[in-house]
Amino acid sequence: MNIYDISKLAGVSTATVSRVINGFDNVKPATRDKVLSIMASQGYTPNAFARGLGLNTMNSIGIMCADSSDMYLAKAVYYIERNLREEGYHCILTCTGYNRDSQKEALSSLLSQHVDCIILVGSTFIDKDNKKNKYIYDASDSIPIMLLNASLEHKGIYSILCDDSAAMQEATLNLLDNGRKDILYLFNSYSYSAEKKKSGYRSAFELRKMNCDERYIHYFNGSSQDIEGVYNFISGLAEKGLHFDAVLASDDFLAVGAIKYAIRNGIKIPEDLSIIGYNNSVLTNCCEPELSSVDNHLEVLCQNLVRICIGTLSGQSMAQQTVFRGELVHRKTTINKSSDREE
Amino acid sequence: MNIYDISKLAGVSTATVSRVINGFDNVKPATRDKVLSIMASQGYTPNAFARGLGLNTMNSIGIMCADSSDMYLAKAVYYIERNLREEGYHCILTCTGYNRDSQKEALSSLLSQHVDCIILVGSTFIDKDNKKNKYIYDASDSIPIMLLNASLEHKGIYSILCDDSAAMQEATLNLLDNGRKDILYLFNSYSYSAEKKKSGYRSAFELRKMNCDERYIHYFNGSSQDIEGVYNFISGLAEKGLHFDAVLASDDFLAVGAIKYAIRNGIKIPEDLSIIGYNNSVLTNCCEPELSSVDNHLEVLCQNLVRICIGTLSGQSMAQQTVFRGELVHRKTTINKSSDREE
DNA sequence: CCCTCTAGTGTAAGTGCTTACATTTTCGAT
DNA sequence: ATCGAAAATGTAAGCACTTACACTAGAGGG
Repeated sequence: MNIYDISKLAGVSTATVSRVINGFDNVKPATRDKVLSIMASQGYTPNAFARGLGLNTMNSIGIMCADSSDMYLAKAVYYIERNLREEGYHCILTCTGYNRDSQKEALSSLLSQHVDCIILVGSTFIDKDNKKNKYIYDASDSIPIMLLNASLEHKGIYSILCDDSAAMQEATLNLLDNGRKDILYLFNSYSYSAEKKKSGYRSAFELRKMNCDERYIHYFNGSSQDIEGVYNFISGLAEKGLHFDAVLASDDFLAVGAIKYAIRNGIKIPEDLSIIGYNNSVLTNCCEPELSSVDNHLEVLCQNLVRICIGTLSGQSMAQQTVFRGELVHRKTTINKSSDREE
Repeated sequence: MNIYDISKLAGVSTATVSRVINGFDNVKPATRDKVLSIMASQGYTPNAFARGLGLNTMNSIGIMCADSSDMYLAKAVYYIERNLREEGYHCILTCTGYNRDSQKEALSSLLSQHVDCIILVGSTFIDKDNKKNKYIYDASDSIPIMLLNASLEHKGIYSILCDDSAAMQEATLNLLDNGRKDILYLFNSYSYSAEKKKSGYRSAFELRKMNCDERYIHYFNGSSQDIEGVYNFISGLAEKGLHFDAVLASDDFLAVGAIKYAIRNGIKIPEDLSIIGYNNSVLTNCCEPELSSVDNHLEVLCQNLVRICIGTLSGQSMAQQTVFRGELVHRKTTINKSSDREE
């Protein structure tokens, strides 16, 4: 059953059927109704491949996600997919891992599928060495590329991100202003946003005219989901004589490791150790005491990413970079004098 | 740049180029090399839509996931995508929520995309009332349907699942055999696997010739991720005078709520309260003490699902139902006398 | 040297849709 | 009734592949 069959049954030409299918308004209502009813009665659906061939698009969008099993990225994919589907697009998901070659491969695979746009989720795609990003620039010549929580200045590349630097600065300031001196900063990746977060931490000290001691900045070389590993790492630092009265982590998992450290060593939270995580994930409520964390409004980011994506595809000129503000959410692992005052 | 251009440059016909593209062996090696080198030098990729139209497939597979932001389901999607991509397929992801109508919609959308197969992730798709599953049966007439952690007997439908009933029975037996009498059973959905789990709980009592008191089986009407809600729910049960010395939960979130309940009320884990979760997710390591949980080997399930999927698509006859065994993983919220004995 | 067979290649007809352009119909204004 | 513009519809040429079938050349056997 194809458009030709329908056109014969309806006693019209294939062009008219096509017009009905595509909702053009230059069809007589009576004709439209007749065609529609015949399509319905025959259970006819236009062949997507043939449409694709004719229109050179199948309304599909590629999502390149580093690791969709990561809680945070999975949520991003979820929000993006939901918003895109409401706009009539469907998503081809590909998980690339953190390996550059497989990212390139995934990208060219998506390009060969003629997706209308590619969305990068998980910012490790971006390299400090700009030459290594060439394959992304190349892709952006043919279709728009959307970057979530990363930024790259180039025609055809759109960045939607949270100002991780400002958010981390806010978190650090909160700790400093509540009397914390020795804030252990933990991170476990060198992605675009990881660098921003770190710079936010540093700038908070600057703002308070304090010295940012680099000995408090530590890279955890492993998966942050390995809570026991994080615990051991923090214990190791303490055993080496590092004293800290706060832990600021670049994700919630690392922070949970810090909570574990405190609990097992009888350290009082938040009096003797304040802890702040990042992402404001479900984890914040899974631990006891509940974890304070920075929320970077992922859902809003994703909504706007899709908005900009759709706008671009429909030919509108869209902002190349859209930055939102994150916010520290207080729970039980921080003291919050400033907001107490406000109340 | 299309197949015609390539054929002219190579001085052969489009048929020969097509044969080279598709790796047919009835092409003279010299010809093949020439065509390949010209394709490479021109950076030519065959148009996927035209191929799709000709072959009636684009090697794409639809994943219908109830909620890919759910940790467990996200992992499933991740494993499935990874395995499928290795086989040369790409995945169209659609999240349907738990609403039947939007599931139907997603399904017909995928069918109209001419996916080769549809994989259902998140078993709430399946209804006890078989008539409501008709739309799935209908779809299975045209393409194979794969069910993860659910089961439906019908031609063209393949079920890959963990024997949740046996696994839950094992968990319950472990509690009973370690002297627990009053095992609170918590669940929060009525899906296929949820029912199986519950029956496993019940059957354990039967096996030990004990009475399974229905007052200990409780449905939490809310998202299990709402840990505070779960906490309140359990507190409420305790306040109403229900006494329990163990909690068995149908997912890890519910179990985390139980841990919270114990911690806040000074109840000793595991001496006074044993707790077992389900899914063996990262959460098990995020809480203190670490949560014992049932592992249903999601990765193995997904690998086999893809294996069966690919087999079916290549015309092989595959098992309609494949069942794996789950296993209780002991951590700090259970006493494990039996295994102590073994050591 | 001829015949047969086969490996290798070409021709051209699908595949099902879109759309520029051509044509017909409609309908209000004259 | 007549004309012209606008609305509605039809014709047919793409779009970029696949593949059944036809064909050729060369090998091998008699």
